[in-house]
Amino acid sequence: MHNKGMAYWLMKSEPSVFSIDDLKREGQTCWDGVRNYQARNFMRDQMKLSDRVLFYHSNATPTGVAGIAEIVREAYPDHTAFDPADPHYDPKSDPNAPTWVMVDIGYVATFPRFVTLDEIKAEPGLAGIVVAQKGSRLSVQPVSEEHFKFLCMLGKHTL
DNA sequence: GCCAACGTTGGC
DNA sequence: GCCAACGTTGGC
Repeated sequence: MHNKGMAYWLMKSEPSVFSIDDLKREGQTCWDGVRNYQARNFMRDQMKLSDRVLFYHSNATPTGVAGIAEIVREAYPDHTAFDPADPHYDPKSDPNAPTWVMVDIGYVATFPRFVTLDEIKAEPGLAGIVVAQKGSRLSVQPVSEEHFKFLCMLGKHTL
């Protein structure tokens, strides 16, 4: 279903931890561990079912967009914040009023052609995209429809 | 592995 | 409420 208000996102993952191949194998996953308020607010307030996500490989060689995912479950409490044994444990997050949320994403496609960050930076059609901005560390970012489609084209992905 | 850029924490 | 210290992200 193609809803009119569909939004587009970019989400970063270190492929040594969780790659597009892992997502493909598992089909879907919960996006836990986000501990940045701006990223959380995007997930909590704006992400809707079937929104599209550019799956970005960070801290890798090369870095860049590896494929596409979609939102399959809207924001709900990130239970890893309540678990003292979890690396993302946050003692200040109250189970009765959780500080942190997560969404579930599902696999859509792997780009036939990986689009590197160098290419993104060099491409006039992607001018202003958040991921190419200096010092941009946001792990969850909004992407315009135009930029999303442009990246799909560069990735040889048929929409 | 380095380190610039950035977000968060906590003393005052 | 300021801001120095600290921890993390993520490109390189």
